Amino acid sequence: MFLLKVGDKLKIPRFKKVIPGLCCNRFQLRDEFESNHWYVAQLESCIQSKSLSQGKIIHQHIIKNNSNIKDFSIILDKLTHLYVKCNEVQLARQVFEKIPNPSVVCWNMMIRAYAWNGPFQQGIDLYYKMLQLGVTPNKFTFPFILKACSALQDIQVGQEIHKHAKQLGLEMDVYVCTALVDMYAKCGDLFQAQTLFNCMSSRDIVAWNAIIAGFSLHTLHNETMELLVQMQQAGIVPNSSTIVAVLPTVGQANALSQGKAIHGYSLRKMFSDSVVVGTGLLDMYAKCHHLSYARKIFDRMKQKNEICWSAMIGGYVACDFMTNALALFDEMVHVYELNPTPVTLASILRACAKLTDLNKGQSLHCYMIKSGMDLDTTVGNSLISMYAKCGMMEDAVGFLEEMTSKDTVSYSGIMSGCVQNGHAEKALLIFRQMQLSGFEPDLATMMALLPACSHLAALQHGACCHGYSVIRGFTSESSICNAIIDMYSKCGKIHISRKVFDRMHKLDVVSWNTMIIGYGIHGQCTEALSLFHEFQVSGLKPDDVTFVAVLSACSHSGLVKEGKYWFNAMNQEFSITPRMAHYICMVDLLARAGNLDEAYIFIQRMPFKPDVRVWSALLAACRTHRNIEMGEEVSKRIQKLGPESTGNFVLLSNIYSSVGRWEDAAQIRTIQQHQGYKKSPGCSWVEVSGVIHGFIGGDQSHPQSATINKKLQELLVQMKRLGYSADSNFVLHDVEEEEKEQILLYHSEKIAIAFGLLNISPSNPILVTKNLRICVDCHSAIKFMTLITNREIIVRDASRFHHFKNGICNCRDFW
DNA sequence: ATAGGGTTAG
Repeated sequence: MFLLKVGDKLKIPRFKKVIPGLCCNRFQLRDEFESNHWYVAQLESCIQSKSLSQGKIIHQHIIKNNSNIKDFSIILDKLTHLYVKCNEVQLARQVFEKIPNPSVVCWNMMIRAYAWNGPFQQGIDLYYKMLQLGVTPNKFTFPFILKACSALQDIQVGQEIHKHAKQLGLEMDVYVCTALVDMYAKCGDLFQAQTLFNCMSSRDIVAWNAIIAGFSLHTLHNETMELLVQMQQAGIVPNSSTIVAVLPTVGQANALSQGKAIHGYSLRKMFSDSVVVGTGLLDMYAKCHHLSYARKIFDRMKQKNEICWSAMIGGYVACDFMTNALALFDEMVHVYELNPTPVTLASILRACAKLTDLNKGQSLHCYMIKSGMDLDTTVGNSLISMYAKCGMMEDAVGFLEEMTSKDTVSYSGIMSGCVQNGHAEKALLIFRQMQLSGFEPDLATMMALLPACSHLAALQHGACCHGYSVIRGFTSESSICNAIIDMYSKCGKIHISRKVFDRMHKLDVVSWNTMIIGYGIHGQCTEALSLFHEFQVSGLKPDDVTFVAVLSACSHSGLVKEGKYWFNAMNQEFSITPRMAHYICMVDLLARAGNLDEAYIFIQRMPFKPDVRVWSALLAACRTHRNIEMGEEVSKRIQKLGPESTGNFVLLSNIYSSVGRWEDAAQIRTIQQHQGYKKSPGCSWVEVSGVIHGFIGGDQSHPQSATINKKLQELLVQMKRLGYSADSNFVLHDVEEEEKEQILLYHSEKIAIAFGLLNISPSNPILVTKNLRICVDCHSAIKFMTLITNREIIVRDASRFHHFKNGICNCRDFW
């Protein structure tokens, strides 16, 4: 017959426990019929009491005794039933395979086993095998097989099975129809689900719960609540399953008062003692950012399982209460000695990522390996993101390569990590790798690719992502549209950003912020402020980022009065406490406009200790306004705090050279080198036909270098004719004018522009991106270049866009 | 009932 993987030894006397009074030696003498009968009785008893080990012993006995058994079907049928009942699906299947002609009941049983515990595809395969063998499904078959379809989100198979049910006249059976509603709802065809639901002659609570759960699952909050009302109007009283189905969408919609009402209802109906309802309520409060309520529910729960612990931990992580999350995790593991589930681990890894706590993250990685959870895709993806956020890209990539169950999210985690760590170009390479491995790009992929395009100002790649997102239907998501808006804005196409923005179905805070920021960096302060006004009447609330956007827009355009007004208003009218970022904006705003003393006083009056970036903003303005005394003073303060970036050395050095104090300038550079800070080289790049060409200062390595040089020399002659003279303030060495002119001519942005002039069709503007701020000489040179070539040149530097046209820049030389 | 990636600013 077949092999059985059982450890139990055959202990005949134990049979006595099953049917007391039955003697073994008498049993051995039984004839065929009686022995069959006896096995069946024994197995039925095991099924009832769910006794797996007893069943296995009987199973062994059957194998041993098989010469005495003629009709196996009924015995194997019972045995299958027993294994299914004891969740031993594989064993059940092995036995099932031996049944010569399984009855439809037996087929149903086996399909049900797969539909409940997976693998779901096996259930579907089994269904088709059953049809092939000529067995007709009955009304019990459909609910099971349809459940497998929903689990797999396989609407095509679901539709086919729907047809079968129709052919058999079972479509309108309450159970079958409810199962169809459930399947269509879970697979996303809510229209079909509702159509069927409306056709039902009598809708019981299960049918109502199915349609409600479907709408809730697809985060259609209003529709879900509307159905809940209709259900009650139809005289059906919501039960705990209804509540459990509704709660997630309430949380998602932040509908706190509705959530509270449901909480009250659950209390009156005594539902809230159930772990499942309790967890649902807890999660709802956490999603509404009411952690204290969530915690109260958690603390009062009589019986807790891993799921409620995970929900509470996840709530803390989502609301940025990492310390509480970590403390609760420790308590769960060490005090209550519960084993973390993959869900717990994913949440706690996210906490480590947010805290950039590499140590803790690494120890969790060890735990993952020991427990085998490193094989779980979700946990693995969280680990990748943790490593990426901690700047450990090699570890992240290393893990990805070892991963056996990687998916598109794994790749997008790596790609986002590349962008976050300043290697956007690597993200594109990883994307290629992913495609070569046979993964189809999805929404997650686009969410990683678009920011990479934004960083690189890779318009053609970005536009390609946009098109793909439209075709695949991703643009129904606000998050994708926000990423697209940002991409166009960073690629110099602010008007396209606005078009996308105007066509969006549902704007969120990020959409408004992204658009306002876009106008800000393009120097379109009027548009930024008028959009900000629209935002305020839109019904959504501006957040802290909105004010960073508004203040920096004011700063870029020198609107000191407006900036001051909004800085005060954010505190008083919007109850948003200014953070460091807001103070940086204000210092920048005041100092850039020339109010250096006011900026200095403003810093001293800050309610917390200013960081390096605050002082750097002031130092940058000291450079622009050539205030050496303050520059030196500010420099000293920065030195005390630790310069953090080379930019500050460069600024001070430039302040000295701008007034001809070459020795001082040189000395600063020497200190910089002694302290081990290398100046990050200026780098500019330009996209031509989807290929990004990068240049560093003095770069001669490009294949077209000779032509580029020729173009630059040509331009220099023409520029000088129009009155250009090299602004050598920032050339370090005290060298001859002509030599300075040549050094300046090979600044990376000029090389990139020359390359663009040679390779980009005259009807298109040239967009050059630079990693640092644009230099003063380049800024004036480019104005001349637009006059000579009659071309539009756009430069995106580290802080904003410069639109050069007809000899002027829209920043009005104020940056 | 709980979970992965991702959009804005500094």
